[in-house]
Amino acid sequence: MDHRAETLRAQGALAMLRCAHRTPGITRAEAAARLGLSSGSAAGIMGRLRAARLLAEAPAPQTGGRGRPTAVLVPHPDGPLVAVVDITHATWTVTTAAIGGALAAAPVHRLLGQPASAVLPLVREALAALHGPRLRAVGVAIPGTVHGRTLIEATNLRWRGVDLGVLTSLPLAVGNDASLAGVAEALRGAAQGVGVALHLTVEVGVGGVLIVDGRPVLGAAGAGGEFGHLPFGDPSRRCPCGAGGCWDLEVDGRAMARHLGRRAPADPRAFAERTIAAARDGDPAAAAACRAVAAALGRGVGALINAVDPAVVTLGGLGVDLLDVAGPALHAATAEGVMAWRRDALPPVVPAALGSQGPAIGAAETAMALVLTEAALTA
Amino acid sequence: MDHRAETLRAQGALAMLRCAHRTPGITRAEAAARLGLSSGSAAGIMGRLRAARLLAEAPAPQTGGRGRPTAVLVPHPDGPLVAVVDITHATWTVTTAAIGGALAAAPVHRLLGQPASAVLPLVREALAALHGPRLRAVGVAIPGTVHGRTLIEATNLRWRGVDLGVLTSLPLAVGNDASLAGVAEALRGAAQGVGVALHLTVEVGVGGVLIVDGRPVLGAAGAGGEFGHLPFGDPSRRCPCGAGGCWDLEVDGRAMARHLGRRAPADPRAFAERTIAAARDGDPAAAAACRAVAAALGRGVGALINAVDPAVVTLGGLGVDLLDVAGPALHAATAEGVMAWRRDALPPVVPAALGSQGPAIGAAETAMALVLTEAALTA
DNA sequence: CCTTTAAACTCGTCACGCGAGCATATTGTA
DNA sequence: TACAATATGCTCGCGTGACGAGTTTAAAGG
Repeated sequence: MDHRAETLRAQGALAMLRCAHRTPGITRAEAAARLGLSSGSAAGIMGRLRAARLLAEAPAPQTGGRGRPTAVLVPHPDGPLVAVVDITHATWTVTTAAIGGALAAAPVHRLLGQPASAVLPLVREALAALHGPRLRAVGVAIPGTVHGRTLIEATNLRWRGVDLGVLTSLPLAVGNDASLAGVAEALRGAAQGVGVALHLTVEVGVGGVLIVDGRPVLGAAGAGGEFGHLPFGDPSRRCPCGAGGCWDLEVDGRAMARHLGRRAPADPRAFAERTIAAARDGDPAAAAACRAVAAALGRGVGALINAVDPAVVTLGGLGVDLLDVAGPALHAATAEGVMAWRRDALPPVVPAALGSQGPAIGAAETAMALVLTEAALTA
Repeated sequence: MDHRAETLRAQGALAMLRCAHRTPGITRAEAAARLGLSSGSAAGIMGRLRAARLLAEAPAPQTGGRGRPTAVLVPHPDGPLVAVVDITHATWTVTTAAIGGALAAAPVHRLLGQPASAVLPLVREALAALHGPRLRAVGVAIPGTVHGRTLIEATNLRWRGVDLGVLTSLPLAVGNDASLAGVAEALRGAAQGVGVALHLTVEVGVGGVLIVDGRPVLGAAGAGGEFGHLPFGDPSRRCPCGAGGCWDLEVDGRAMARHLGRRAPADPRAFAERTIAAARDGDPAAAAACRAVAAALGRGVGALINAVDPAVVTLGGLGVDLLDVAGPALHAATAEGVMAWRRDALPPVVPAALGSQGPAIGAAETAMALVLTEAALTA
């Protein structure tokens, strides 16, 4: 509710900055046209952004056409950076991203069942090594339920109730990996430019996020997107989350094992990969298990289409493989799960484009959103 | 993506206008303080808004304190209006709302099983009678699935595939009654000032909406919020929507009749009212049916809390009565349906505050949102 | 009747975007 | 090689809207 002149005055520069971030490699002339700015205004804004060490310009690749060449907008060499912490079930990585979203290369560290108390000090140290005037915010992606800055529970990591606020004193955004992958798909992946997109990542269980106009809908404390704990499954089956009938239990390696008459696997993710590989190699039982799981996934996708009316659905993680080996079963179940009137105009259900980079890219975007505000310009 | 001076220049006035709309009866001094405006700026803005015939000022009730009295912001007598069409299963009403959200009184017309082809010309006529320079937009609330401006299906009305765009040539917003009631609760009712609120209305089936920062999350074409068609129920039970296992079938008069061993009622809404009345009068079978339905409602509420993480849940329609006659069963089922870590900090589940006015108020707000843009100021 | 208080009004200043006109860099053609 | 065509950047005067300081106004209190 702040409408003072200070805030309003920065709007033009902020819009240019966000445009350069969202569309890396855009030229100044193109950006000005998109924002409806005159060339004079664009000159003024770029002058201020360069003076503020936020953006710079580089010679554009020749277009071959006539006319004075324009310049591409690039992040300023002294411009703001965000740090990205990407924690998976087996690894952790700390890297940085600049305006434009490009992630710097960084070493991948093994994690292997270590407790949070062993890993977080190392992460904190890696973040401290990046500290400096350019670093403005930190984004963390983690495979578990997140509430504010707290990791409620990460089953794969066997971490519980971990406060991630201790990692840094900078502005911090913590997010569930599946949700952040959805943010990434909407901004840089398969759902770019779509007004309302639903993303689902299947790993062990299923999570995701609804994206509206590029912003994630994650609820009061960022704990939304736990679609795997909607009771789309058998109500008599208890879920480790404490509820019953969770969709989670129907769509991953645990479900595949049940369909194959096997014991619950210790590593459901690895079991699912093996089953999918077997299905690809022609094993009929594995293929049937994949179809059954794909159908359970598709059924839930249909239900969520009813509830949130997305223009596109992106599937990540095992969802990519399930689309590949059991696409027809998945799509058929989706069609059966939606209200009848939708069946002749279903939103496309497509594989995610960013693969395992999704969570890190989403964390970078979320952290950068904290930076690209008028406060960042004044500072 | 438009950041031209024209657009930016109106921002201060627009903020003041929206503030006056959102908070009827607010004083100029209070509004200026909220927006962070100096008294000089407020004077300038109010001068322009008065000249544009958008807002006026009226003497404020005396505060008893010292100092020069301020004025309350009121809608200009020649200011913009929106028309509201409220269609229920049994009635239709056409009225108007001004800035501030107050609905004018209007006659209620019976509907009684008439087809859309009989009713819509009357509605169109009633809207035409309101036409004039003050009328800027129309909002329609209707009990059925809405996709863009088309009513896909309204089971109660027995209307299908009706294009409501024919009602007017003005800007038009069509919405599902349950979703619009949620909009109303968030802006004027039990969820005011809450960042993320979930509203559910139970009538025949259950619908609703998620509200984030005062804006409804309704998907790509406004067809979201059909939470009743999430498969939280018995998968073997077919739903008229074409899918199976819909939650709709577990939470209304149809479900109560099943629990009582009765045939499916012709009017599930009336049957539910009778059953609830009987439960209030001490009928143990009716009370048990109410508890069973309340539990099915509560279970789904818990599931949706997992998925969208609302700060508050408002229940409208029969939900108000179920909270009254079977609140403990409902709350217990909610607690059982959420992930265990949530159980000691569940969001409040409260009755809606606006009753049967909800859809109309929501339609007025949605239509007014079309008007309170910079385009409306320049015109 | 004067003081205190809170808010409205007045006016000079400043920042930003606009638009017009000019300058510049590239391609295409004579 | 020179010049036209084209697209873009740069400069400058103008208008708008918010700010802030100072002044005025309308109430309550003594």
